[in-house]
Amino acid sequence: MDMKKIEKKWQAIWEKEKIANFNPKNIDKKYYCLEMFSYPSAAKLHLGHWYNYGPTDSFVRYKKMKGYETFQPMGFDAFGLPAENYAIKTGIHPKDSTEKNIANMEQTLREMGALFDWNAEVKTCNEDYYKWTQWLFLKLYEKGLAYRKEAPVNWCPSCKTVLANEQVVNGECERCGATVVKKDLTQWFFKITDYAEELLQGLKDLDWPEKTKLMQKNWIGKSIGAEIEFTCESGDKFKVFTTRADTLFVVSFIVFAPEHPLVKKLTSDGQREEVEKYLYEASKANEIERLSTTREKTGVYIGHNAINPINGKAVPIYVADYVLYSYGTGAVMGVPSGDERDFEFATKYNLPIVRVTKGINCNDDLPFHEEGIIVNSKGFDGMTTQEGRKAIVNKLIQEGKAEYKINYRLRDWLVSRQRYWGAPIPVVYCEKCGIVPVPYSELPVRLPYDVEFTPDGESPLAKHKGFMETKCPVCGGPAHRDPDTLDTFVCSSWYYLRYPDAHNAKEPFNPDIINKMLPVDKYVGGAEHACMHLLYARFITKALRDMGYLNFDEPFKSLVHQGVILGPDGLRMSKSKGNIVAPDPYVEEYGADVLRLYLMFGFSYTEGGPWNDDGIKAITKFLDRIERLAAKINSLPVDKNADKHAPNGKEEKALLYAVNYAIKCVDRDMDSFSFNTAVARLMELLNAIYKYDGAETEKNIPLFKDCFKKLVLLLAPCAPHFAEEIWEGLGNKTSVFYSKYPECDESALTLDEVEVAVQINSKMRTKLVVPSEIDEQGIREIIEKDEKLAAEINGREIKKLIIVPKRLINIIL
RNA sequence: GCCGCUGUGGUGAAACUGGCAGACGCGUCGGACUCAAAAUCCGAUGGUAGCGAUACCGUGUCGGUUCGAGUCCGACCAGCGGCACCA
Repeated sequence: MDMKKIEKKWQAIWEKEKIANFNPKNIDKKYYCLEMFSYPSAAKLHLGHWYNYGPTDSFVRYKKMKGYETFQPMGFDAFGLPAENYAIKTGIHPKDSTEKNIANMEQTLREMGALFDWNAEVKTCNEDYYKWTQWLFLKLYEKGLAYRKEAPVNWCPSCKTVLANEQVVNGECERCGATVVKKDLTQWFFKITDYAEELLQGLKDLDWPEKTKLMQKNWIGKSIGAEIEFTCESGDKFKVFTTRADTLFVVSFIVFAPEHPLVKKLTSDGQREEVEKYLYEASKANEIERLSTTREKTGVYIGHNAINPINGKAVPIYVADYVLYSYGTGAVMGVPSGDERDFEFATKYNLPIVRVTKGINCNDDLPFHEEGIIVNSKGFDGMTTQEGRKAIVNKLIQEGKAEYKINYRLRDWLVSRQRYWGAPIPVVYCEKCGIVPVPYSELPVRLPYDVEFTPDGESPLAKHKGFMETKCPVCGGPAHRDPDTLDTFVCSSWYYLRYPDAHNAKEPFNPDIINKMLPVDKYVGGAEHACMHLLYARFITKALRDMGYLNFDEPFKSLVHQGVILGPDGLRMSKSKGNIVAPDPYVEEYGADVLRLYLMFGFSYTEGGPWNDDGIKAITKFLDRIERLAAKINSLPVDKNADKHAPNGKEEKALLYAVNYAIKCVDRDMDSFSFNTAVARLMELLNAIYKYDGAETEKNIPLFKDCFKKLVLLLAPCAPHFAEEIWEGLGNKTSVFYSKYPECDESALTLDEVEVAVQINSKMRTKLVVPSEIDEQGIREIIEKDEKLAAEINGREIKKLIIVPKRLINIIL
């Protein structure tokens, strides 16, 4: 079959019939299947795109044949750093390169033959989209979920520019090699932490991979503990956060993070010089050093002590950079016997290490951080650590020195990017009025086209006067805009809401439509988004719900991660490794259907694996066999006595069994993304039909034809162009995708006889064919009659007979 | 370091709630068709021993639970992914 020709033919027909377009009339039968949209790159579609979109499209087509009104949109995550870097390198404007890339990708995506509803296409860099991204920002600001604060950025002192994390290589600027430093800038944040608890609780009900849920759970990082107030000798008070209040008695020191405000205040004159020096060194330490756990812990005594509220003991206060100011209270109580880090620190600085927990039937060498029995804690000894924790905190609460507290590892989402190619932040800064949101009626704040990309230290927007200089919407006085743009994750945090109402010019989406179309029924994309995109999208959904725009809590009900197709060497494909495999030559040689089918058959979808094209010819062979069978079937005479042929005879029953077994399995496997086994079952069915064809008995032509027809229907989602062509050849006038998916006739699957395995003392001995509905007595009779078994049993008594119906008999002697 | 996932023939991979390990393919070997090749079709194919029926071994390693373990439990090894001092 000329694959190229039929691909063009059927793609044209599908387009003409608008088969991919969602019909709102059938919204009550909607099935919203979403694939993560693409980043418009200059390269052609790579195998990863095919692997993500091909099998998922087959899933959608399957759902369509099952009677759903499917919605499978596609779009582009079009803002972002690569286009801007490309502009700096080549002088080609990001808008131009991006639009060109998008046009290119649209073309190749169409050639895949997927049922994308292009009507609903979304491009995040278009005004009619980012206008609503800005709307979203303003809504979050109104709701108190967007705020400004100082935060460090990576700064290259030589290029005088802010660097993204991925542009920092080993602490050096990717471009010029200068040492990157941290610099504080006032930036915008979204208050995702307000939703930490709900984001955590909501995971329970999601049909997501457990692994992904666990990653989000760890990312959110809930810890339940208490804040305990210490008083300094000076009378100043501070709090520490701890999950182990049961270890309070043996605190042997306190550590402040370098940024802790009391450090400067409490440092004694004698220690001042040393502390100042330490603080300077700590501020210089770059990210890599600070993050290294193997790095030796350092710290300095500040020359001041704190009083332990539970026993009045004075303990020294240190400043050390292993304590993070951004988590908890920025101050930590040091319990060397119960915490590895504290142990290391105490050992180094000769601080007391006193046991506080005795292990229960286990090795409790220090440091010992597990639960156990409390010791060395007057009044609490003998309690379990869990009991002691409560008792100690409760006592301190009565004295007003503690409170229960929950902390989350999750940080607020920094959305400012010191970049050009993104959605401008819709806020102006007025000397008189301060921060003023741009009125909704003035959206979008347009991204100007005429900018320069020379890397001279300022972002292109900052030096664009026409953009920066504006009037205050409140007082009319002079004001300037924010030179930063929004993180592209903001754009992708709500695109699934735009698709179903993509042309709405009045609002980002119509809540009535969205509440019916969402949540997304199946979301398919890479596992690398587990903690960023997928968490941000959940947060935005919940925030919009609380503003009354949505009536559902979670955007993606069910999630699947496709695996990664690696290079033939088993490593991730990359230009630098030179192991990239392009799909185009395969499409050229074998056709889109064959490549799709091969990707479905050769890999476990969620696993992926190294690319290897050894089996791709087998797929062509499989389709050729079907084609030959179709030709044969079309040449068979029409049987006028069709009704008279009731299926009987061994061969016919076997064929009927094969067909219905295939229907049952393929249906189940397609639904659960087990594409490799679905295709295997199709191959089995084809083999069974060939076997029937080759049998010497007289053919039941209507049955033969009917089985073949069912095979084509089952195949259609996986090899859509090919199946259409065969379907048409069988005399059908409408697209195969308007046909109903075949249904399994369970009665054809019940066999009169089954083969069961027979074990003696759990060892495989033989196989027997027995009636499928046989009882224990019947089995005993068969065993007695069987010569081989009788010889094995040799007159011994059967102590126990284990029967697994239709599978196995185990004779215990 | 912590958390998680994975480990099955020469090879890609199957195995639903513990029940005939290796479905379906690739490759290899043998055969048919052919002057020959390609294509196609048929058969064999986990390992070891044996002419053979058959026997023993076999799902990373070691142990456990069970009539029965690829599947459950414990310890370890290897590969991959996530987190990175979160008190």
